[in-house]
Amino acid sequence: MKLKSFEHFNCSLAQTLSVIGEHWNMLIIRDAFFGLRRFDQFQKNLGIARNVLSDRLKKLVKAGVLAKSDGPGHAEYRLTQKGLALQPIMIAMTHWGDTYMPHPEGKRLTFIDRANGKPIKTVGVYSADGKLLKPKEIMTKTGPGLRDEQA
Amino acid sequence: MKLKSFEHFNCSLAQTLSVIGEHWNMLIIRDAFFGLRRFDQFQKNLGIARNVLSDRLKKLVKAGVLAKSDGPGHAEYRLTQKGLALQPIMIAMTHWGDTYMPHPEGKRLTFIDRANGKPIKTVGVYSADGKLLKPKEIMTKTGPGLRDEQA
DNA sequence: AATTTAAGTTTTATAATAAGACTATACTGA
DNA sequence: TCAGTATAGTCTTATTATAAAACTTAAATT
Repeated sequence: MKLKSFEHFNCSLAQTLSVIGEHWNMLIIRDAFFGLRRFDQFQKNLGIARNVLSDRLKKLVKAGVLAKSDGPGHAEYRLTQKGLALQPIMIAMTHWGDTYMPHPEGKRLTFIDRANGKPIKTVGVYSADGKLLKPKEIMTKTGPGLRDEQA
Repeated sequence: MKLKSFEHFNCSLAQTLSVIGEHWNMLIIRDAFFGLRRFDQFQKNLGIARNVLSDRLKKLVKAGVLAKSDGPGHAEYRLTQKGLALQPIMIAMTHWGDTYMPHPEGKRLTFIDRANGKPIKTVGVYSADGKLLKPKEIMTKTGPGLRDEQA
């Protein structure tokens, strides 16, 4: 049957998944972070079927993550502000894969602070005063946008 | 045709997606963070079809994200260390959804430091000395685990 | 022994995906 | 100008994945 969409959950995580949760989307977004902008660049780099890429780019534009513009003789897709804001997610996911599903020869990619060439801090959960928190040191509080539906 | 799996990409992000990228997986993991442990708890809370839940729990156990144990008269699924390490991703995704696809009445969930009741810092990318970095202030360096395949 | 609870599996109809062929449009060089 | 090429798609077909509900199995309860 139809793949259940998460859009109608009143849940911030499900909302996010409705945009980036589809197969390929996060890899397309990563490629956009690495500077790819054109249909065929994405297609060749990922090996994605053209119709699927076409559909995903359309959806990502509609969701406001990418913006389409006309370059000289070709279309261009660039990350919007909303798309750029996905960077912590992208980096956290890359870091988790590097740590828990490592390549035998070592790290694949390191993210660097352009200003000083030093690696960035591990993406993690930090307390207001900057201490790295462990999973069980964190709890949740419900806000006005949530009644007794799902979190 | 067969859904292309990302397992064989030499890419940390694709590796992560091969574990958490499937439909429902991240919501199952979130529910596990919120303390759910049993088949029917997940099933009822998410409204997921039973066969799909069965398959996903099996895969998450196989991937080492959840561990299955026998409780009194029922099975239990708990996050492993590897699963707990997904928390920054989960929180970053929740935060993005809250910011860019907000509920009209306000925040749905806030994450709190258990020690002092204060909200955690925004999950983001920080420099070695603790400054919040903008997307374009970050670059990447390839490591030994990466030849000239994809990032 | 019969009922209930829990955790799945099976079945069936529908929807999504991959692969490659095909199309439309604009640019390029002779 | 006109053939050729690059780019960005769309269309077709076969296959695979999903959802929903009914069914099964096993243990605990009454």
